[in-house]
Amino acid sequence: MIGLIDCNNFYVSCERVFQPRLEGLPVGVLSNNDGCVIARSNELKSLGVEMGTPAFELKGLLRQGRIRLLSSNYELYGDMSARVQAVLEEFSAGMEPYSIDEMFVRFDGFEHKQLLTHCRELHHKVRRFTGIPVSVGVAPTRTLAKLANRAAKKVPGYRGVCVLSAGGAETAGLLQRTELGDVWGVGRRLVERLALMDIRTAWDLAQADPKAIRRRFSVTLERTALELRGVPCTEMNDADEPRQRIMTSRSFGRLTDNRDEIHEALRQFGQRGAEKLRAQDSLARAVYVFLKTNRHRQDLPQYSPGAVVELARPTDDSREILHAVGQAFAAIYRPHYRFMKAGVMLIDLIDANRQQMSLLESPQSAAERERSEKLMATLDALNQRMGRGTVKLGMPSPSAAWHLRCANRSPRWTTRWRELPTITAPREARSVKGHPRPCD
DNA sequence: TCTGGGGTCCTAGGACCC
DNA sequence: TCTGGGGTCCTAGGACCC
Repeated sequence: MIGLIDCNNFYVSCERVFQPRLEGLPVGVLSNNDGCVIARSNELKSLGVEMGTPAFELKGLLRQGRIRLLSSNYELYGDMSARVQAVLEEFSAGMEPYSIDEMFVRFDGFEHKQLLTHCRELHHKVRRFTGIPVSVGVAPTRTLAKLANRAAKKVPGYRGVCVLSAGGAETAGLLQRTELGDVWGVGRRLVERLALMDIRTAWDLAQADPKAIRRRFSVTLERTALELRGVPCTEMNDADEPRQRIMTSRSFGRLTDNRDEIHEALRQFGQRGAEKLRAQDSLARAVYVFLKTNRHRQDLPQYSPGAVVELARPTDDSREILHAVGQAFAAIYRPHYRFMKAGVMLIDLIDANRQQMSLLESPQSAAERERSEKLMATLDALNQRMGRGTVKLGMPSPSAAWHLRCANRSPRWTTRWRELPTITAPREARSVKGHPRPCD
């Protein structure tokens, strides 16, 4: 059986662990640059605030003091996620993180009742040990586990834990009540196309002929249909596979047409990408750079180019990657356009330990390679110990447009000594304080 | 004024080969 | 007049996910 553990309103829950006064209030967490809402407490959802709502549309509510909006604090969320995972590992033989707030786990050799008890305990302990509330869905396939998880969250009777068996009456009832769009892997487009075939619920899709689904749609949807019947079609990935692409991009704090400023932002993205590349022990064979103007500003000319530059050899050396970034940028930059976003994608990745030199690649001496490795390792070690961006290649640029806005970020309580909470306990009340620092 | 930042997988179609 | 067919590799783009 496969379990899906989903942290409820994860970012908001992380904030509430350290700021209990947010409990019971409508709270939202904003994307980078305080752009739009990416996490909502139940109270905020009840006010009708949708996922992705731009922050400026909520100014009224904010001014009236009816809602709270926080900047995102990814360092905190990442650390809390690791804590949740650590607890899960004690309850399962195999755990696979699916996203920052969802983890698949494997449960083998349980009977139904036993499994329910086991999951209730897990549900309780995660909350107890980390402060994060979770929902637990268990079923024979991942797609059904997703469905079970949704039920665990929405149907009060389940009290956060739902264990489904394939072919049971409970499963059938749930499938019949589930709209297609709520099935994992079925998006808006597919809902439209399936409606033409009179397939409207999860049950309808499960009953459809898988071969016909494959013919008219794709093998992906066929697998989804089979999984809804309880036939597993996706494997658990225990070994965490390295990423096949590494993307680093950001919206700027304001529109800019300044060539140097944009170039510097891209250099920073390139360096960050190279760090991620080295962390997963891969080499890149090419670099893709893109720019975007603001498509919401129809009054301004639009231009959103991108370019790929191949590297002379597969590499994880920031300097070579930045050189390619510079070339790509020079090829696509045009003055008089005001750009809103830019990014660097490292593509065509290979395993650093299984590098095969092609005849077309320019050779690198052993000494050169060793120097490069040492330099990069030192760079990474310093940045890890002293905080991201402590050592950078190139010139510092303190006032650039691409510095993030994050007006209201909570302290990184669990990962920075200087931001550790201090607790005072006077007679009348207790309070928790931290020392927020500007974004960096 | 103000609208995120990542990823994955699949398919169709063109280029090229024998 | 009649002008093959099967295979692989690559890329762009679509669709989906959180």
